[in-house]
Amino acid sequence: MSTAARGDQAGRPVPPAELTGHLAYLLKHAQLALAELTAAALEPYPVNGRELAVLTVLAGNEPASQQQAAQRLGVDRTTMVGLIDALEDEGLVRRHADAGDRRRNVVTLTEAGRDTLHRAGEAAGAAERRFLAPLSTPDAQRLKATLLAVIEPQR
Amino acid sequence: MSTAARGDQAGRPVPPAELTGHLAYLLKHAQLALAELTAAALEPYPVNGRELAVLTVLAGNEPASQQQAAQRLGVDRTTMVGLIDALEDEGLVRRHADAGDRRRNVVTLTEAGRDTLHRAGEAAGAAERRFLAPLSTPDAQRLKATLLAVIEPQR
DNA sequence: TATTGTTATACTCTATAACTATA
DNA sequence: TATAGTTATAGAGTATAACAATA
Repeated sequence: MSTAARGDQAGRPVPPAELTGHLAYLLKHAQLALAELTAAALEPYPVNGRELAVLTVLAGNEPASQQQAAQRLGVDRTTMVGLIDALEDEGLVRRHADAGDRRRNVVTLTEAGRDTLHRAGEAAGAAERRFLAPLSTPDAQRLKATLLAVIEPQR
Repeated sequence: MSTAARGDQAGRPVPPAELTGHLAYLLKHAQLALAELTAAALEPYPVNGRELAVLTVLAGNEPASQQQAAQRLGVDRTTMVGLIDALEDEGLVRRHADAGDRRRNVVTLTEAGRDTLHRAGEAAGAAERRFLAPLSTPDAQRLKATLLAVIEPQR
């Protein structure tokens, strides 16, 4: 492993001066850096970041159909099939045919699902706090508020 | 095309209340929304956002080898091959064997490359300004500074 | 006819391994 | 031995089309 050994991997690059003014670059690499921290933090748990988000949305909207969860998360319903499959295989959620509309699968969290949501959610939160550590608390809060403001009206 | 016709596509979802506090969600969807606007803005030009970023980095660091450009952008060198291929096919860049070290390809912009950089860069900038329109100018500047602050020290 | 979940398929982005030519 | 570029390949993530069951 010589001097330039890391050159083969992407890693997190030092932002090049030509791109530090480009929001697209900043957003992409902020997202990648946080995703990396989060992935490491979630390693002990049976979910990745996307699956944790599914658990979060399901817990906040029970009982919800697969399609409702998919819409909330902004993923395709065909993608949701695989996500629910994985969560069900881990015993974190269960599918039930909706009594009123038997085309629908209502998805509910199991006890293990709720437990994982809390513990993995805490781990992901800790990763986020580490990521935001260079900022003051008000700056960190402003960042979130600003991102939300820019996301909301775009549609 | 009925009421729920758009339900099949992801689109930009209304942020679910359970996730608006999660930075990972906010960053991801901000990035996706901006990427969508940028892609539409670049449609008339022979480059996408990634290729425009390559042109930008190359223009700021001529003469640069493929590997140097790859490191600056944070992409793998195997990925850079395809990016340069596409730019070369469009006549926007040229590869030259480095006189001093013939393993290296020095990549330079053509006239067309410089022209595309300026015009497509302006289009992408306009997309960014539209994306940031909900924010005051100081808020927009603060957003960029904050993202940079959080990206830089992570390595 | 339309909708939910599903499967099969394909496309993009990215990374790893192995090859070549040069050093 | 090591490095720059390349190729082949594989893995995520995502989307489209088509099908079965149900409405």
